[in-house]
Amino acid sequence: MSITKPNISRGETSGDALLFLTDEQLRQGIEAMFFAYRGFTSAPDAILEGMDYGRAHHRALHFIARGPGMNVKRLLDILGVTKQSLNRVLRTLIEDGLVDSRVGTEDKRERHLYLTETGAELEQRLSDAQRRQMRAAYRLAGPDAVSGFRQVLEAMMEPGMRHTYSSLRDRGA
Amino acid sequence: MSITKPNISRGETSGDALLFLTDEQLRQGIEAMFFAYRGFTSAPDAILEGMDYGRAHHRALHFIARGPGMNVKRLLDILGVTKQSLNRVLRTLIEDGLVDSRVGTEDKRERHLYLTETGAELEQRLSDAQRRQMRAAYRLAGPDAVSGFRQVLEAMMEPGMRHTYSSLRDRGA
DNA sequence: CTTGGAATGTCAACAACACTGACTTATGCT
DNA sequence: AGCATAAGTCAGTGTTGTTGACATTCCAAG
Repeated sequence: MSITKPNISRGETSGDALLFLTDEQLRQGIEAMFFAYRGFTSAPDAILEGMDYGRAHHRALHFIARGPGMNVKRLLDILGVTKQSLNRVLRTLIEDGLVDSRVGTEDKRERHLYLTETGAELEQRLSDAQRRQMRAAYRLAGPDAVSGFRQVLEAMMEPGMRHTYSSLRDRGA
Repeated sequence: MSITKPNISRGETSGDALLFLTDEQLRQGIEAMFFAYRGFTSAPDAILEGMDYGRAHHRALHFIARGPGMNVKRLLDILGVTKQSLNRVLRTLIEDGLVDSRVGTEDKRERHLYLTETGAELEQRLSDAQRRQMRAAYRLAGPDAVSGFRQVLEAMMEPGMRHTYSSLRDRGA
């Protein structure tokens, strides 16, 4: 009841601009998301292969680089995992000297996270690889496509995460 | 050297169409992809929670529904996992009567996969939930954004997967 | 008709990454 | 003093992925 009907694809229906939302179109979007996410992670994954680190370490490094001095709670909220899960990752990064954990100045219960020089170096390598891939995709698709891409992704986030995402964006630029 | 400065190759490559590819812009795209993927999987994940199935089962059901009669090799290529990993998932689905595995008619080594009625039912539930979410995102972003979204995702896939993706698309519509 | 290789399936071991639950330590706030 | 918050830890478990080794079945080429 969903796959076999091509229905409308681009019929100029300025009145109802949502006519293109057939099950088939949506399904293609879903599959595109699935395949694209694999391409998205492949470059950093390849770098991490052989090291003792995985995707979780990459994510931690990324967001610590993004918000230096961020405390653990904040990182937990961003990553959306349990503290036990994050702690395993964070501990190895700290032990290996990639991340520095400093006691908070105002609130001493907090630990503030920073990349060490070595940590920043690895993060840079991973980031470069992933950006290279993203850049290639952007170039292929063109500038107009990119803005649409970003809009849909943002709409796809869970509401809470949308705020988190924006807060990172505002700080970074 | 990377994050803070908009150090873009400005002017060299094809005109000024690429002016937006700053490290910061790329980084935002990366983060958007990360947060959006979580939203993307949340609806089906919620349904599967409590059942004995996970995301891997969902993916298998999805692509079997997409190409009924598909053999195991084809499904392996699509999913990009090892046969051992897929087999564990597939076995439980077959044992539980969600998937039917029939010996090939032409090549009897092959197994052709079909959803049973029960399997189709669960797949439908998962699909509906995910499509609902996709539809909501599409609506929020608008039709123009959607086409860009799809273009970038396609450009982001690894070349081999791009073909796989297209072949599914051609068959489905 | 034998044999090589492809497709499939299975067993075992292991690793990454997530989860829950229970608990401790230190600190902050009222 | 008492409760809440931030962080860390220990133990157990589940899902999903990986290798490696091996058996079976069957097509196709010599």
